[in-house]
Amino acid sequence: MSTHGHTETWIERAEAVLSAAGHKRGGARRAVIELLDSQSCALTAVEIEDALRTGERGVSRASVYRVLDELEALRLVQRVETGQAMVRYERVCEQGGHHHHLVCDSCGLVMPFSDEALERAIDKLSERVPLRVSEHEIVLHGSCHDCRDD
Amino acid sequence: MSTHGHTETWIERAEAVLSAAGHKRGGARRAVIELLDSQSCALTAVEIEDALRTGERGVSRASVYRVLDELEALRLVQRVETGQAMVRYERVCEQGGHHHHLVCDSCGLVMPFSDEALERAIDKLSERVPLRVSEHEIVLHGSCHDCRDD
DNA sequence: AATATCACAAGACTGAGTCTCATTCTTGGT
DNA sequence: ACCAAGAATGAGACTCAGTCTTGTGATATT
Ligand SMILES: [Zn+2]
Ligand SMILES: [Zn+2]
Ligand SMILES: [Zn+2]
Ligand SMILES: [Zn+2]
Repeated sequence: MSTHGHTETWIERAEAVLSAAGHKRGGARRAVIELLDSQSCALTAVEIEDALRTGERGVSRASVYRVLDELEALRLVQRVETGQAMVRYERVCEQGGHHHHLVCDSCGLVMPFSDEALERAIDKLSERVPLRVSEHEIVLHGSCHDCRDD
Repeated sequence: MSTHGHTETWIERAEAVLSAAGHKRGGARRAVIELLDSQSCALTAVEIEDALRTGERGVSRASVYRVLDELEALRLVQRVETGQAMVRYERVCEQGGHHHHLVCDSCGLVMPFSDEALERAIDKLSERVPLRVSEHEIVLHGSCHDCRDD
């Protein structure tokens, strides 16, 4: 009944990485992790706080930010800078989940997209540049279908 | 002695665009424009406010933000989201000045770079995507040469 | 010069994000 | 099962980049 990791979920990987990093368990972190796992794209810290307060397990603001920082440091979640007021966070999936974002500057809509040529360009570029590139997150701005006309 | 625009500086273009958009002149806007023109890469609003206060012409905080918003709306300046606390702004040059940014997450260093393959990938991509793409600004994160080792 | 309108300064205000510290929970050892 | 060390958490004060308001000064047009 055991596996060798190929079917490991993000939650399982997160728990394992946290444990290996010396963290104990806790209800607040668990609640944040479960919420992030249920989302396919990015949430703001305030959205997370509100969703959790409304839901089963409320989590204080300090804990939301602390947990997000811990998860980011362990590369389990990634910041998404949409240029809107608040930073967004989403889980980092190893198999296939990698994507970037389109942001409508009129209505604030955030959409994921992925592009193989773009990934190749970034990979090549990363080798020639005076920086050891860790993560990359591309955000393209424009007007969505509903907001055409300025 | 007159030209047909090929040697138009960014300041000249900014004044022309502002005038065409119905703006009157003013000392605060002029001071912000001159400071931005003297920089080749991005500044934060607070850096702009401080530089102007120290320099010849102080400009109030409200004016700095208002002018930056006006210039951004007219595509004369561009936001740069470095993922640091503050948003940065830089002038948009038409001939050759186009570049993106590398950010060292350890020390905060911001470096410009440009890459032709990346530009091509983004141009192609922009056609297939459910968004009319206006501007693009890529930020790659990592560790700079002085900060290698985590 | 008078008028209308925009540009500006000063500062109060907002709210996302940070920090502190007392309390509660985990966990490994007894 | 019990205990102690140390991690996790909650509550709220605090910071400060960015916004908003309002009264004053500059500009262009007639
Ligand atoms: Zn996403
Ligand atoms: Zn839209
Ligand atoms: Zn730049
Ligand atoms: Zn560095």
